Amino acid sequence: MKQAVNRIAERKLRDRQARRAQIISAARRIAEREGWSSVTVRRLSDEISYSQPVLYAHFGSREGILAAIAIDGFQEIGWALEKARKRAARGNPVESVAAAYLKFAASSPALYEVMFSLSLSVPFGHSATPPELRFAFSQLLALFEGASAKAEILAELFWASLHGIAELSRTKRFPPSRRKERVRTIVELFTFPREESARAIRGR
Amino acid sequence: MKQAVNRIAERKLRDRQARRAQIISAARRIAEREGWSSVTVRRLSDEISYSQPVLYAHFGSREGILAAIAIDGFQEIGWALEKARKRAARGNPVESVAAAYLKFAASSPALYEVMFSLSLSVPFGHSATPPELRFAFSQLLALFEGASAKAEILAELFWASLHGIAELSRTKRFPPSRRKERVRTIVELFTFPREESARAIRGR
DNA sequence: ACCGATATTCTAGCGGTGCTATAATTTATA
DNA sequence: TATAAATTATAGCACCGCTAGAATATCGGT
Repeated sequence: MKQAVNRIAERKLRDRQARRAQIISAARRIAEREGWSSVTVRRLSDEISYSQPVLYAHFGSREGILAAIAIDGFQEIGWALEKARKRAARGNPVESVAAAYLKFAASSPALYEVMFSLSLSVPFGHSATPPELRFAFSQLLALFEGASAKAEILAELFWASLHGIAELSRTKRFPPSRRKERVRTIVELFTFPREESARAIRGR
Repeated sequence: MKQAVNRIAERKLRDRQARRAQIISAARRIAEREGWSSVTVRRLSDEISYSQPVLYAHFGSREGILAAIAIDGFQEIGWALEKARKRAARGNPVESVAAAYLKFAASSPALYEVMFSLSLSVPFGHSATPPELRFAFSQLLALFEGASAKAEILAELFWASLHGIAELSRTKRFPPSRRKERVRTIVELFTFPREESARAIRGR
């Protein structure tokens, strides 16, 4: 009997997770094609052929769905950055990571949008910060660790720069024409002027 | 008769503009206090004691109201940056402008949010780009003109960096603790490594 | 094989949203 | 002051996020 109970419980869990994945998948698909305003609870319940309350059993609210997708997004960009950083260990990791970051943002604009549209309930440094977010940031931090005393600041600023480029490109403030030159220049800025050398030049 | 007609038309125009200003003012006030989701057409029509269709006569849609406010925002940040740049003509204009930009974003978070939440219907460079947006960007461009061959790229990247810092701060991704050091470091990055010197260091 | 209990799912509806066709009213003109 | 024109309000549509309570399906024990 215990065996049967376990197997049933496991199946239920699998079903639950499968349905959860279906919801998230449908939401992402609709968002990339028609924008987040088209991602309504009714529409999602239609897509998965369940009634609305089922969605609320899974996520609690529409915002809960977006939050879950945002977390997935940070997981995925973290993996992409890690891959880029490790692959370019001999070349210029800063360049490789910058390209990977902007490629991620450009190829999944709706996903990228939702990752930053919800303001965190709690500051980033806080213990409640999702590990996926920490992991992604740690890939940026790794680029500067050891090379400078202010690795954390540099990582933050590199993130800010990439995020700014991504966001201003997504909302059409930046013309696509200068894309490559933008990446090249931001990489230059963050590659060489490490603390010591930069100060030395300035004669401080 | 003609005189009377003109005076009446003028009064009507004044009334129209005054009401328009009322709507925008109410929307900004509500947004800063309670967020943009609380800015509903019904709520605004209550605030100005007119029925809903009056708002549609003015702006066409809710999004039209937000767009008008965004334009105002770009006008205002343009003025703030111009002031900062001119005031610091002898000091470091880059530093002064960076501080002014971030101060603007931090002190009117809802206004700043709406300025970038609507994606432009048309690329930035386009002739249909609102002059207020051009004016604001021209203040950033002025910081690098003459100093480098790629002034436009540098201005774009400086804008991206400041926007990234503003946005990641607003959504609590950046702890406020390192605020000053962030500004100092980004200013360093964009102040000294002008093209020639930077390349020289690298021995190209 | 059936019953009672538990878990799951659906129906139906609430209060709210952006938006608008049409009616009512005010305003200006002759 | 009567008529034409501009302005404003009423009332309603289709949709939204969300949920209480009814209906259904699933489970465990006999």
